[in-house]
Amino acid sequence: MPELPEVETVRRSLEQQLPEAILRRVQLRSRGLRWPFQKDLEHRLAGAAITCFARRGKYLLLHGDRAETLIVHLGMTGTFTVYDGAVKRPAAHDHVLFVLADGRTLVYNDPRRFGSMELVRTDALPSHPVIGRLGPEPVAEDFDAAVLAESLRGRRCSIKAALLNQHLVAGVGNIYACEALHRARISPRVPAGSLATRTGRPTPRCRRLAPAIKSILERAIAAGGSTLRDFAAPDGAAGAYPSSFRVYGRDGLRCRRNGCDGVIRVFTQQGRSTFVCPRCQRS
DNA sequence: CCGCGGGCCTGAGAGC
DNA sequence: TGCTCTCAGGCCCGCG
Repeated sequence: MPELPEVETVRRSLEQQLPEAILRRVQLRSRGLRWPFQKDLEHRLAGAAITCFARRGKYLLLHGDRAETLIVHLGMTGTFTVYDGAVKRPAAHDHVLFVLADGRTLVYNDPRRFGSMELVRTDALPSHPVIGRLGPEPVAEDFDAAVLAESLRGRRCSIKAALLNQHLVAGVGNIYACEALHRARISPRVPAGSLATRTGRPTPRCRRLAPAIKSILERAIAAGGSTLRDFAAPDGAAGAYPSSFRVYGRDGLRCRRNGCDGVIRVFTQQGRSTFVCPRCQRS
């Protein structure tokens, strides 16, 4: 479910709803998510205050006092929900209950358990094996064609696969990779390295793609993300961005680009569905 | 190191 | 109604 815009939507909602969250206690209700929970997680979080809700790529970073940070990944089906008062009867797949000092409860639910939670020392984040190796942040001020070109240089995989590689660009998933490539009029099949640089300058396609990625992600954030089935913000709001999809999930429908009468097609790359307009994404 | 395919889980929806 | 099959926004791991 959650790509960068959905994670950012969750981050903003948590920041707004829990500006001064103090964790009275934390209750784990299963053995773990993608991996078993750290043995001392409940103990280390009890009594901690969350001082800042941050994000890196698709990862939420809950910075606490005590110089520790909870790294959270929502996997495919992870959601946070803020409940008023105590949760007496947790629902199916409610794996973590954060009981807050003000009496409310923040609940992490994840049916497929592809998500993850790890508590680390905050000063160790830059050298974390996953966080430390993430590619550039595509919605950052300084993300541009030159930065993207550097990520793509020498890559022999397709541009679609490159966009899904979190080491090259952090936060883009299957939906927004398809949408960004369509916006930039680039075929998902072209070799990533061929977009990088020519005579020392980012190629025209690269100069279209970098702003296209940023634009798509920013528009999706503004819409509260994309709810396909089960995504919702912690306040329960669904994401409205699917009404803006130009290719994703539109197999057999008309291309939505002005003046293009192509028909959207779907095919498989690296085991993932790629949606493309063969007419306006030719090279 | 790189690229690819399988695997991890559960639930929804389609087809019979 | 109920069964089986396929597929889904994610990432990790092992293989060549």
